[in-house]
Formats: sequence, structure tokens, C-alpha cells
Amino acid sequence: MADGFELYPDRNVVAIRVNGELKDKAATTTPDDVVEPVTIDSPDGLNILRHSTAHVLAQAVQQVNPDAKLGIGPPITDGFYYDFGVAEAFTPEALKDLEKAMLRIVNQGQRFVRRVVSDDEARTELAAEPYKLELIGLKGNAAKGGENESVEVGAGELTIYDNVDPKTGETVWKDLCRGPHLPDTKLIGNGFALTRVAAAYWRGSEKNPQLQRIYGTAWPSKEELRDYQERLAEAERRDHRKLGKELDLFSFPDEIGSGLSVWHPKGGIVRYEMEQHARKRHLEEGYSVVYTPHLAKSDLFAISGHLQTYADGIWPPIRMDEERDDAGNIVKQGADYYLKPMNCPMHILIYRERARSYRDLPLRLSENGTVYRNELSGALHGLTRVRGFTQDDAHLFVTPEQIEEESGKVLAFVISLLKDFGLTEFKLELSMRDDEKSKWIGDEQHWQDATDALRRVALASGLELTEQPGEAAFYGPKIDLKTTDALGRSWQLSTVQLDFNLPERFDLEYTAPDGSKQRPVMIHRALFGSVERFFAILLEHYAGAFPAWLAPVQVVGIPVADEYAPYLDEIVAKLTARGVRAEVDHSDDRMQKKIRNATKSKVPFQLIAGEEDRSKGTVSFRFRDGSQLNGVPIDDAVAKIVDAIAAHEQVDTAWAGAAPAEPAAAQ
RNA sequence: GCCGCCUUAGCUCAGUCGGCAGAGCGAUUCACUCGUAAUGAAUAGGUCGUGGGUUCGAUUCCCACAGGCGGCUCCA
Repeated sequence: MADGFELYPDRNVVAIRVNGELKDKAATTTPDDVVEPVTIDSPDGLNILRHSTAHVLAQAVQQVNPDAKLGIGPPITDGFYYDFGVAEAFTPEALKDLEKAMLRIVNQGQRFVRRVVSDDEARTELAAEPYKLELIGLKGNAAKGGENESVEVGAGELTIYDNVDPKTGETVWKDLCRGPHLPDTKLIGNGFALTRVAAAYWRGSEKNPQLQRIYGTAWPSKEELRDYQERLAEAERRDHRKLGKELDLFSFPDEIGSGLSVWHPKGGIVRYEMEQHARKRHLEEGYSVVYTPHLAKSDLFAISGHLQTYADGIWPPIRMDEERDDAGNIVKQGADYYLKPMNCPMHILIYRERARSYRDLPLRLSENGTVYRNELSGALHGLTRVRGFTQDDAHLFVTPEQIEEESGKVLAFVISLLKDFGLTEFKLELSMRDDEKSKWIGDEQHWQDATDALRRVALASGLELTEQPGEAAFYGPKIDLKTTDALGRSWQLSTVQLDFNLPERFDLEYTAPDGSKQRPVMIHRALFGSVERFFAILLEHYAGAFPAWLAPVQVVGIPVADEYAPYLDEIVAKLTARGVRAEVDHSDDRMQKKIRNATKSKVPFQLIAGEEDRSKGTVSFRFRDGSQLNGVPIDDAVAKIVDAIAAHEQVDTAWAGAAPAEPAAAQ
């Protein structure tokens, strides 16, 4: 019998894994056990650190406010939270006081001591903690409940952790918790911070009361905390809402309404380039282009089922053509029109407009269709969660035999096109039905075949694949594609969904080779998902410094003095003639100020010319990072710029291979 | 939708413990004509988010609404 302290004297080992199960470092082991150390900087160790820090927060809160009732306090990505039932919300000032109180607890080096209790003992000890009592009652189901709740009460025995003052041996605080925990609070050190307060529904349901949640972060060292805070600051600098304003790309005028964007010239041209490129590739890939209106009569969405299934998310109807007499009686029946929440019903009508043969399939209808969804006001967020957005939507009508091949083509196309935009890291998720839920519609064999087909397609892509039972849409399985951006953040983009439901609802058919009528299968496919959201993701990915082909202004000419502006005008005219978005800065700022302005607006190419260049018929480049390429003959300069745009090159620095000239200041 | 915070010039933000509203940047004008991230000066610009209330007096205090931000819930 040896405990973790004897096996691993190293302080960085904060817990042990015994036969695969995480345990406190104080847990005892037998020689037969397989024991592995858990260091504080490992994923498990970080979770334990953050969970223990959450406990210290709770202790600090109850020191300050003994009436605060404890909710749950699990670790989350990069940090932790703890929920409290309190009469008054926490203020930012209160957070500072709590941080100080936490530091005192940390410095005391309180030990976390595990103690097994019976349900009745726990109820007695936690009589004043109504939320904890509720969790004890739920214990048997905890394994099925939310992940976060299971942190408090495992499916097995109940445990309470006592926080023991190392000097006096006195228990100063305790909390119902499954653990494991750090050996003592000293290990938390000063690598923690409280970050924000928010309300959260108890046990995640809006039917329950709201608790006050405090979020925090915790790291093994102060340095790692600083690195994390720097990552947050960088994300804030790249926030698409901030860049959208700074770079004059788009806005959300109050007069138009929440979640409805307008696109300014600089944002509009980026979006135009994105859309044009994508559409061109769609045509090359055998897609047809269709256009459909923004609204339709209620019948359409009743047939599709959207009206019933997504009633809350659809905008209220517009009543048309109704006539009333002077008394207010209806003399002519009107009709309700709804803004479309989806494009698919309209594309289906195009399919159904004539009889289809198997020879027509696959039929690929694509549209950049703007849809409207009545998102809750509190859910709106920049361009990523809006009430009106444009789906780069396509609906593919295929025979059941074509599902696999067509899905494979779609997936390859999606990945290829996303790569055109400079994204490189992708992962797939296969969402399937599960056995438990009754919500799935459609034939079970269809589901099985379709899911297997999608799985083969996903595996064939060679990308990392996770399977998610129970996450499918009610009408069919799907593959979702996630990408990782320059800051390592994961975004869900494209989705490929199989649908057995709508062909049924609209009674779609095609004539098979044997003359029989058959039901096609639909593939819903959004590539960017939402054009607006994809734009926001790219904007943050590039921190506003788009590759040359997407940059709103690709070239700015900067004369050393006014006298040289006409010379640059000539060069810019040559560029414009080649389709380059180029302009000369004719403002009366000094050259240095013009360089500063162009740099801040993240123009990829600054062309500078004064007497030196004019007399030799050359021009000088300055790039985003400040590097230079001086004295380039005009035709070479034009060719290089045109080539960089055509190649979708990201140009931040002077081209390799071309020797940069000495900066003038170095003379 | 729920909880909390916020809303002052085109932008970023000071400020008024209730008594005629401030800066920087930006804009305009003038001077300067300069080789790689801010030349100088002058001028214009605000019913202090909207509507009510309290008060001799409200940008300031109270209430409602709208919009934004952070979460929760939701996301076909």
C-alpha cells in the first residue's frame, strides 16, 4: 500500500491515475494497480487545477457572503466557473475583492481532503445548500445528466471535500464534490484570475431560476496566465465587429433593425470577390444557378414542415390581399406570407416544375439565398448570429444509388473551395441517429444505408472524423465540417445533410430506367454556411489583412511629394486596366502619414515614387510588414501585382528572390 | 426571451456629488512639398440613445422602451 505522495514526490504530480481512473494524490494503491502520474500541466492536471480553483472561489464567496448558495463549479476550456444563488448580482469590484480573498486561501495552503459520506450524511451536512441537495437526489441519474453536473456527484459513492487549514488541522470549508482535487491550494499559485460574471439557468434549463455565475481562468504559472490573457487580447483585436468598423466594411444601422447588416463599399467588394469565386467554381463543378424570392405563402412552409417545427424562429406573417368592409368584416379572404427561413422548399418547387427522369440526376441547384430567422435578441452576435443572412445553399437531388458518390464529390468540392480561401485545417463530424430518441423520421434501413455511405465518404477524405450519435437532424444524417483558424479556434462551416423527409412531403419523384416512379433523395449542402458568417471568420482569421485577391484596396500609390502624383496616376491606370483595385493617395498628408494610413487599412501593396523612381521609370514597393522592394521597373511591378492576385497569394512581406533594396534611411 | 453592465461629436473616450458640454483622432480650410508608420495652424461639428417622471432647473436622479456588450437558453 503506497499513496501518490510516496510514489511521486514531485510536486508537479498533482494526482494519479489508478487502473485508468483519476484519483487524488493521497489515494492509496496496491502493487497490483497500474498507476500513472498526472502532472499539473497535462490536460487532466489542468482540469484538476481549474476545478480546485473553482472551489477556492466558492470558499471565498461564502467568506464574503455566507448566504450565497452553492451551485456547480466545473472546469471548462482554459478555466472554470462556479454558480451561486445570491440575492444581488456580483459587480466587477466584487470580483477584485474575491480575487484577494482567493489569494489568501491559496497562500494558506489548505489541503483538500476527501471523505466518503452516505446520502443521509450528505443531506445533513449540506442542509443549508438547496442546490447541492437537489444534486444528491439526482445522483443515480448523474451519469446521464450534464457533463458538468457529474463533476459534483459521480454515479458512484458520494464524497465531500474538506478544506483543512494545515496549521490548525481545522476544516475551514467543505463542498460536495466527486473530485479529484489538488493536494493543497498552494499549487494554484498566482496563475489564476476571475474574468467575468454572468447569469446562468440552474441545471441549464430556462425553466429553472437563474444563478449568478463567475468565470475564471487558472494556469500552473503566472507566465502561462499572461500568455492566455495575451491570446484573449489578440482575439479582441481581431474581433470582426471591431475590424468591420475600423476598416469600414459593414454595419448594423439601428434604423434597419437588429441583426440585419449593410455592406459598405470596402466590405462589399470583398464579399463580391468571395461570392464570384465560389459561384465560378460551382459552375465548373456541374451546379446550376437558380434564384428564388424572399418570401412565400404559408402553404409552402406548411408543406415543408418549417412552420410547425420552427414556429418560434420564423418571422411573423405579412397578411396580403385581405379586404374588409366598413364594419371590419372580412369580405375577401387574404393570405399570409412568410419571410423564408430556408431555401430548400423553393428549390424543391423548381425540381417539381416538370417530370424528372433518372437521366436528370444528380440535379444540383445552387443559390446564394438570403433567409430570415427570428433569432432571440440576446443571441445576436455581430455577423455570426443574425436575423437575415445569405446561405450559399445547394440542393442536390439524387437517386439512392448516387448518395455515396455524390456526397463524396460534395465533400471534396467543399474542402477544395475552402482551401482557395486560405483555410488549411479541417475536421469532420458524422451526426447520426441513435436508438433512444423517437424523433427520427424515415425508414430505418434508409438511415443505416445513408449513414454508412456518409461514413465511407468521410473516411475516404482522410480527415479526422468523430461520430456523434443522436446529433443528426430529424430527417437524416449529416457530415459537418469544422475548420481551425489562425488563432487555433474551431468554427463549424459546411454541412452536408441527407434528407428523406422533404422529398416525401413534396411527393417528389423521377422515372427510373424501368419506367417506375421513384423517390429521389435530397442532399442539403451549405458550403460557407452563411456568407456573412464566413466573411467574419475570414476577417478574424486574417486579422483584416486579406490575401491580395480579396483586399478591398489592393494598391495605394503614395507620391513623395505632390509633384509625383501624376506619375503614380499613370502606373495606377495600368493596374486598373488589368482589373486591380488601385488608387493614388491625393490627400495633402505628408508621405509618412500616407504610409501610416495605408498600413493601418492593411493594403497589401504600397507603391511609392519620387524623383529617384520617376527619373528611372521605376516604382518602390512597401509591404504590410514594412519591408521594401525599391526601384522596380513599372511593367515588372504591374506584372508582379497581377500575378500575386491571380495566384490568391497572401503577401505580407517583400517577395523572396527579389533582393530588397536598402532603405533610404540606411545611407 | 432571461440576468447583469453599457449608450456623451463621424470614431475612441473624459466629464458634470443637478446649474450654458470636453479631449484626441477624423473632416474642412490655409501654409508646408518632404523617400518608407502621425508637419503646423485655424474652423466646423453635440435636443449627452428615445419617451415619460421628480425638480426652480435633468446629459446627471427615477421609470419605461430601443440599441449594444458579456453570459444563459436557443440555433432547421
